[in-house]
Amino acid sequence: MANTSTLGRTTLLDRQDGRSQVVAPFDPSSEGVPPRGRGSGTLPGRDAPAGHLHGEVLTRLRDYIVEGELPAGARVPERLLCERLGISRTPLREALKVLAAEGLIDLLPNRGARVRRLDESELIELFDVMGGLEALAGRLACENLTDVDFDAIERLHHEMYGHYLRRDLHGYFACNQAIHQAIVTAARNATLSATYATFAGRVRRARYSANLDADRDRWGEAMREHEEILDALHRRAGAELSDILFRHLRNKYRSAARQTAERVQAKPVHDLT
Amino acid sequence: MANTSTLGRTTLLDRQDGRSQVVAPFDPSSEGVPPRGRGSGTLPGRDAPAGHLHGEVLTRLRDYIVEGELPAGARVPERLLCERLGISRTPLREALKVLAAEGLIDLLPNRGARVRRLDESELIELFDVMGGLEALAGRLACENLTDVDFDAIERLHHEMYGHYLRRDLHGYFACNQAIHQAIVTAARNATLSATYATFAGRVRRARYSANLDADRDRWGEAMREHEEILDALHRRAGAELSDILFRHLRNKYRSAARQTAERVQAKPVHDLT
DNA sequence: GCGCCCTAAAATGCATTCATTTTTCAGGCC
DNA sequence: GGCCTGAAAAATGAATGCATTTTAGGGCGC
Repeated sequence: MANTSTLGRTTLLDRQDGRSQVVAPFDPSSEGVPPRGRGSGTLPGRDAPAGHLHGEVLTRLRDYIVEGELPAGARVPERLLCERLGISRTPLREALKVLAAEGLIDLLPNRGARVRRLDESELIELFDVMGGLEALAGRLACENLTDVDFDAIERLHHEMYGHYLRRDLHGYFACNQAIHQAIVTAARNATLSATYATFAGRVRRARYSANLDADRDRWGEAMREHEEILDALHRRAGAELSDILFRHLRNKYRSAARQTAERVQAKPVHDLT
Repeated sequence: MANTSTLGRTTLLDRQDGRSQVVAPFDPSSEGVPPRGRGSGTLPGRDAPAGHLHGEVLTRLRDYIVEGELPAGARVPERLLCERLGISRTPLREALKVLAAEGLIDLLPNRGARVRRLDESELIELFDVMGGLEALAGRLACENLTDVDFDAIERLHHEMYGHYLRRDLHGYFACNQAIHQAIVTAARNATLSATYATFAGRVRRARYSANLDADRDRWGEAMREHEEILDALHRRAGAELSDILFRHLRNKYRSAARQTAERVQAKPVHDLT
């Protein structure tokens, strides 16, 4: 699917030390998009397809942050982004306000926006909230699950088990995520789904190395937990499933944290200010 | 504490039928605030104390919506609000974007903002999410609760019981809310607290008549549930408390819905489009 | 050399202005 | 009378401009 956006798509920053740096000097004629405003004639042809600049910018910035293109802790270069995206500051600033509300950036009064740094304590908090949301999803799913829903999840489960046996980490992850998402969807609560998606975005930024290959014990444990999940789901045991899911997330975090610790021990870094 | 705000404080709308209506013709010299901009000299003395217009406007609008001053379903009159608040459209629009992200208003492209209508199905969703968050809070509280924390909650509980015996609805509600808030606080998870606060705001709009006086059975049941809550908290039984809290919220909703239904039956309305 | 003060440049907050879209409503047609 | 048409009015989205604050340098004194 092609880029249907009005906005330019370029690398923004290169340095990770918090000092923003232009990758290449600004040249509107090369990378940017002709300004839409009053001066030049706004093209009438499918210009802003999805809708309005603000929403597009919002999506784009979210991606930049989640993908790490705007590094954590870095100041968000308002001016530069405007040039890169070929827009004025107004829609950008609107998007920044929303991102701040979502918890992705901090807005310092009169001192601009900074990409929120995800320290360990906040990551714990996020994982716990995710655990709480999944626990809720599990409970609601038990109330609303159709047999068709269950069959689909069961299929995913068995497929995932196959990946587990073959030690196919990639396939395993895909199925794993699909199962969790299916449970949330089966909860049939749009508010929950939206909230879950927001937090999933915030967690995804962490890019913790859930390298199950390096943690065979955890992989087996996770698989066993998923057996329990499927079983509880089958029995429509809401409270039980709720509990399993929360602990599942907790264990997932613990494994990730353990690995992070090991990596830090092996090669100490100063990233965790 | 007085109104430390820059912004005027006036009634905005009077009609509840979705058509916004000016209460009184606009007259900057009477109700409004002198424009801050370049034209008139911006007062140097403590003008915007808390901080920046955007944040203040945001808080103010949230209040307007939660308090019902901006009725559900009504269009948000951008121009009028600007005049009333004595600001330009820029900060207002920024605030609207954030409110939309919070789920309080809908933003229709090119067609302005409307206060989100809270229909029954969404109220169910919100209650369930609140239940899930409280369930999480209970679980975490059990992990982190100090004896001092517990004692404080126990005191609140007994105070609430006193109100219950005396059929003091007001005092009961106050204690009830304080207990639930204390549990969330005891979870010691700032992310959870913030999320909880957001949803609490959204639910508060509903102003469902949780008239326990008219539902004695529920009141007794609620009190019994709170006994269980306190007991589970005392035993630090996280999973159990989690379950109780979710069901507690469910029952609370059911009671509210039952009363709403009775009221509708008594006096049918067409508000629930 | 190091820190402080002062000035210039940049960034930020908000107001204002411009271009478009939507809405309103008067007039004409059926 | 009701309904469509279309132009004027209002509302919206975004750009630009101005005032203020913050930041970056540079000169000065210690």
